[in-house]
Amino acid sequence: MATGRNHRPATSRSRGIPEATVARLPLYLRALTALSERSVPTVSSEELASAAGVNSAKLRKDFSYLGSYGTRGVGYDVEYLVYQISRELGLTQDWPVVIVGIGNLGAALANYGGFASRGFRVAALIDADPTLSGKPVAGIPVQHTDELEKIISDNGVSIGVIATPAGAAQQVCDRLVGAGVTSILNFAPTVLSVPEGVDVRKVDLSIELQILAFHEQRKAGEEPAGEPETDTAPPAAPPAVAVQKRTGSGPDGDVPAVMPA
Amino acid sequence: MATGRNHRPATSRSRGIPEATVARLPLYLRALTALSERSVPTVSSEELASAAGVNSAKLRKDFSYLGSYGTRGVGYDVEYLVYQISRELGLTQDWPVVIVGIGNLGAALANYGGFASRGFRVAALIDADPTLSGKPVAGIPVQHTDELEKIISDNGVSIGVIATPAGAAQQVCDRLVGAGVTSILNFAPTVLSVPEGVDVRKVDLSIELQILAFHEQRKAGEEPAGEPETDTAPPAAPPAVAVQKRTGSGPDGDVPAVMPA
DNA sequence: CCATCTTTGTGCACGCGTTCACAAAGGCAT
DNA sequence: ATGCCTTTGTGAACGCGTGCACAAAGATGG
Repeated sequence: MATGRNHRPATSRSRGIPEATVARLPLYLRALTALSERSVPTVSSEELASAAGVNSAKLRKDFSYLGSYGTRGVGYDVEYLVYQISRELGLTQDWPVVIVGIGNLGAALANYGGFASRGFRVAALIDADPTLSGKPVAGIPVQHTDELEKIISDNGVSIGVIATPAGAAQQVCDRLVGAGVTSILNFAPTVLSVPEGVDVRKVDLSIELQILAFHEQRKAGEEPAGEPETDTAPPAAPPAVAVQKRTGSGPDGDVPAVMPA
Repeated sequence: MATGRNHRPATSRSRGIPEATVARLPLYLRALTALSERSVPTVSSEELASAAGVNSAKLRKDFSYLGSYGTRGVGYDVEYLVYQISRELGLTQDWPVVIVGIGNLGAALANYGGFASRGFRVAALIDADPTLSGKPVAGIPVQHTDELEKIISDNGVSIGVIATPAGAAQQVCDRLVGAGVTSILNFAPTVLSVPEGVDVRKVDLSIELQILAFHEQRKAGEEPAGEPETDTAPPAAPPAVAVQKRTGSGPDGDVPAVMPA
């Protein structure tokens, strides 16, 4: 964009950190924090990469985007790197977040320790159920949705977490954005549409499971035969323009009716 | 590996579906299911792409890996596509899963509707806390970790969900794998090491938040000044080879204050 | 039966991310 | 001080994923 396609901005760092690198920085930070707690002074790219579960070359390239920290022949200073990455990620400042939708998941999130630590602070819990209002969850009283805009505004919240049912997610999202939130972490199984400039990250348990199921199925299909087996007896009928909508579920051993209701 | 690098296996489909495509199939499936419930017979790539929040060309290319479903000039048959994608993802069969670690998060997962529907069935809840044993969560009695291997074996479980504290995750993982689980969905903030052939997918709230914080910081840094501001007063000192190891470990919880100075 | 119009399926090019492999840089021993 | 040894930082090649743009396919109306 602004930087064009510069591989490396000459002297200074920062401007163009690739997304993939940003996504790994928290991993490095976690590994480094663990080392820091054990008072390990320095670490090599090989060791750290191993701890973070990545390739060492990748790690070095990632760090090269931040700048030339690290000493050749020695490695990286743990404490210094912790600070630099924290700073780059914006964790040296306090980020108030709100959680909307205090059901099972929302409550679990509120109780999750990972939120409170590392620069994030649960500023408020919000739910549409009036019977929840005032009740404390994880030591924080739940507030009603009516207060949403005021809460966002008063606390200067820019990050919102949506843990509502799918049906309410877009509406909540719109209100959050309208109130000034520019980053959203969405746990509801819905595609959120937001104006430009607003970041949305999605956490979807169902999708993750389905991806696992795909690989699981592929493994199961290859293991027994040990043969490529180009086609596993295609049971399905061709598209056929005029097919009856509800495929009777006859020819297929199992119930295809994937949808519950 | 086994498949080499075939772009598309000539006539037949299936073998080489790109990971990125697999990751989107659940999205399409969800959108299609919604259409199906509204009894919409056919849908164009444009409409469906919009509903799934992706580019229409990408969607068409994704579907082309599955085969040539769809009718030119018309679009895709919703019901048929639902079935095909479900089949490709392995959702036409029943996948028993176990959830290990029934804390706040584990309980939320057990209650999560998305699990029960769409081919997944919570076969068991497992926790190390003996006081939980027998207590029902989401209608399913919690069983003790001692039973883990037997549960996996008896139910033919191949997918495990880890919702334990970080410290226990690797150990639980090893036991799951040892008992025959080959796909793991990990909610614990740890890098799991598993033998080859075992798939691990990670869901990490803390990482997602940190990524959002990064972008949020970048947005905040560009908006007010409107100037790149090449360096925000670098408070840091160079790595400095010979620093004292333990920098006053006092402020551990809050300010990193890791400046060797 | 033919013309037209819609929508799919995909060849192609581009850019990002990953990995290899190595030169440069610095500590350390002698 | 000098040479060796370790480890970083990165140039370059490769492969994957994305998006454009268009030809092929088929439905639809006359």
